[in-house]
Amino acid sequence: MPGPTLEAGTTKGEDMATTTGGNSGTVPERLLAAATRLFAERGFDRTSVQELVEAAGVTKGALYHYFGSKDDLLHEIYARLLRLQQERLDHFAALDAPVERRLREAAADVVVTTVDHHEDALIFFRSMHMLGPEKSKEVRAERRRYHERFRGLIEEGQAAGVFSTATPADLVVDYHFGALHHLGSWYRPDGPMSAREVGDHLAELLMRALRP
Amino acid sequence: MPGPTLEAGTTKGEDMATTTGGNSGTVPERLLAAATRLFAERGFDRTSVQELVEAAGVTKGALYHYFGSKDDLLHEIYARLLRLQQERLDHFAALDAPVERRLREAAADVVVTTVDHHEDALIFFRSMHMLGPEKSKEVRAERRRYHERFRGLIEEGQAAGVFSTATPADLVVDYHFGALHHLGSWYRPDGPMSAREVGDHLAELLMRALRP
DNA sequence: AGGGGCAGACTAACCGGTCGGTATGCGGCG
DNA sequence: CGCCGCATACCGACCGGTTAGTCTGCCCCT
Repeated sequence: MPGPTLEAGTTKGEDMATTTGGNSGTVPERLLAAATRLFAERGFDRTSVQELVEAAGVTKGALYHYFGSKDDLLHEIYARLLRLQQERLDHFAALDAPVERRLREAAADVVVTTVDHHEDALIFFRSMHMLGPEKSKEVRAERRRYHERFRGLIEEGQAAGVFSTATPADLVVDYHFGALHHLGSWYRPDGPMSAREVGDHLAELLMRALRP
Repeated sequence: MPGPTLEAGTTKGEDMATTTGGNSGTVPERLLAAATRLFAERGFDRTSVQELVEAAGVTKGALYHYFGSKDDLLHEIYARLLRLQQERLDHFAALDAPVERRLREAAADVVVTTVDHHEDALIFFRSMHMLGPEKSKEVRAERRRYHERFRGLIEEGQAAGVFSTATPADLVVDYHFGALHHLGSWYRPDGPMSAREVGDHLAELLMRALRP
């Protein structure tokens, strides 16, 4: 099980622009991009490896050279999104500002990044349970850390008396994340609202619900 | 395309208790029950028709006698849940009470029924997109009616001045339904909270978010 | 001249769905 | 009353097509 070699490719960089006639970027990148698009479009199980490699402009040999299995691709998509969101949450949580603002900005930001990567998010919520048990546990653990970090902000505000304690912080987090989860089902990038607007609205709802 | 004959069985009724050695109930009921369990457990695509019929104690012939396709089973599971929820929402919306109470009770109730039928709900949210285009449109239309009914309650309250208009009613509905959607991912019936408690909490969050 | 990076034919296991066949019960007819 | 004819309920072998994953080997770069 070789694990994905994301940073691979031509060691020097891409000296040639669009290479083979497929797309641009290194082969693992192209595979990942094609997988993201197809998994979001038709679902994991309904995307055959053959379709996948054709979309990426390579063959199965290339795929199994860089990835251990089809599941591996899925896992890598998750890991990428989780890394990004964890990073951003850490950033907002560490700001030097009152809890209310830190929470509000974090809540709005996670909406924006979810919208910006709506394909990844869709895959995440729809196909997470299709991972093997070990990888699934790994993802869930990572997800839990994120959840706890977020909950920490709410508990901090509750302890400081600026948030209501009427509802357990856990539930509030799940409430907000539920909206995220659902987002991919109704939000259309070409709709009337920008990602930022939706984020602000949802953050506003969260803050209102927490008002003492 | 014969359509499911749900009310079938021995014309007279079940004069013998547990019949063949499989389970109880008529054959279509058993198939539906097995499908619900397996689809929720492994997902639609990962449940083979063979496994399904074995779990129901019949053979493929029986399945295709009552249902037109595997998709038909999925569709029937959706229709069952949608019918139930629509019914209950209609009930609460028609109550003779102030909007605030009607909305709160409807919001809490939909949580309870979602929890009570968490397998159906899980299937609904995870596998809806796997339906063929015609059936998918049908389900979505039904779902939309539900959504609009719910939104109507909020708009009524906004017009009456008892709910805030800071957030568009549409978004509020999606926010609440998002939580429902997500529910199946974290709620465990054997956990510390009863369905009723969760429902009350989530309804409370909704009402607080709508407070002017 | 050796090895990484890939191509592409191949395989064994399934898949959903079909179809001819059988068992059982019932209504009507002689 | 007996029996025929047919409909319903179900069985299970079978089919064409698809699947994830493997393997051998070529090609080019170093």
